[in-house]
Amino acid sequence: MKLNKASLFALIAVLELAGDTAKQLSTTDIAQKHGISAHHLAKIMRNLTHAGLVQAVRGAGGGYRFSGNVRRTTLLDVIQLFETLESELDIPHWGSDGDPIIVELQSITSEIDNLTKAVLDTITLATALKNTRIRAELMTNSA
Amino acid sequence: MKLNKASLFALIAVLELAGDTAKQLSTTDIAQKHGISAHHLAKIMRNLTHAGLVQAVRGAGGGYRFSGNVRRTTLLDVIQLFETLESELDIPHWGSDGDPIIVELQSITSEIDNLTKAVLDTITLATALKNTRIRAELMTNSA
DNA sequence: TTCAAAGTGGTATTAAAGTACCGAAATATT
DNA sequence: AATATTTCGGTACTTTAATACCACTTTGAA
Repeated sequence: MKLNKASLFALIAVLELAGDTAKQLSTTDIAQKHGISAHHLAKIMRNLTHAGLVQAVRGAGGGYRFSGNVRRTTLLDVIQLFETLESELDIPHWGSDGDPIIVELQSITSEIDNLTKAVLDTITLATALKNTRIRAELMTNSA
Repeated sequence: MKLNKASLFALIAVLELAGDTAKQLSTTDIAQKHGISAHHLAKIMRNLTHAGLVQAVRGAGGGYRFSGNVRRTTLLDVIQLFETLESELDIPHWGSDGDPIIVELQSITSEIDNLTKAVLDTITLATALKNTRIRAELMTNSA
């Protein structure tokens, strides 16, 4: 499960904003808090806006706020905006002749894809946030 | 499940050779049969040799033959020679400060990794070959 | 009007993967 | 013994995708 940075940054931002739906944060706020590239994040935030997951507030004092359903949107919903998760064992010029070995490998990898997607689709933002809160508490207690 | 070509080629070659353990094929034989780059495959075959999965026969008329256990070696055994399957959400300079969001994402992706590995580890070469034979038969019957 | 923020488009840099090539060693055939 | 075939090891080139960066525009609040 190698997430590209786009998906990763998107998940970070979405979880950050979804953690408190009243909060409004600029890209630089989020980027600094998590130590990631503000420039890169900016582009990603636009995608999230178009997808309707966050709402952009322009102008001075603006930023982003979460505008989705925390208990309905899953990690898969976020990730799929930035990568396909499909197998694509691209061997250029066939698929045409149906090499049985390739077909078998295709079938296996796509089965794994489905499994992966199923897992990601059962984890809502609310679920993930609950875990992060538990972790956060554990940290402050031990400190 | 995006396999890089190295893993993919390795799987093709191993399944090809394991399909008939008496068979001895040169890299160009295998490459031509499946329409893949012979150069690239050559390197991969060396790795497979070192890993003990295939045996190299040098000289004229030489080639490779399978030298593993068809019912014991799994797809995971082959794939792991060429890629790691670990998550590595590499955010450069921490992990140190234990950002709860990142930690949660780490935990999720590594859970998926384990699932993926588990699946690949239950599929032996024998299992995969059985399926390819079934497919091959279906094709000849329908033709 | 000024300033801070998002929005847009384009370019540059980097990293990884894939591909190609070469010379050398081994060995089977003639 | 000579020759052809094939693996072996290493190296260099090409291609592609990901990532980072920059300049400019638009918007809205103070």
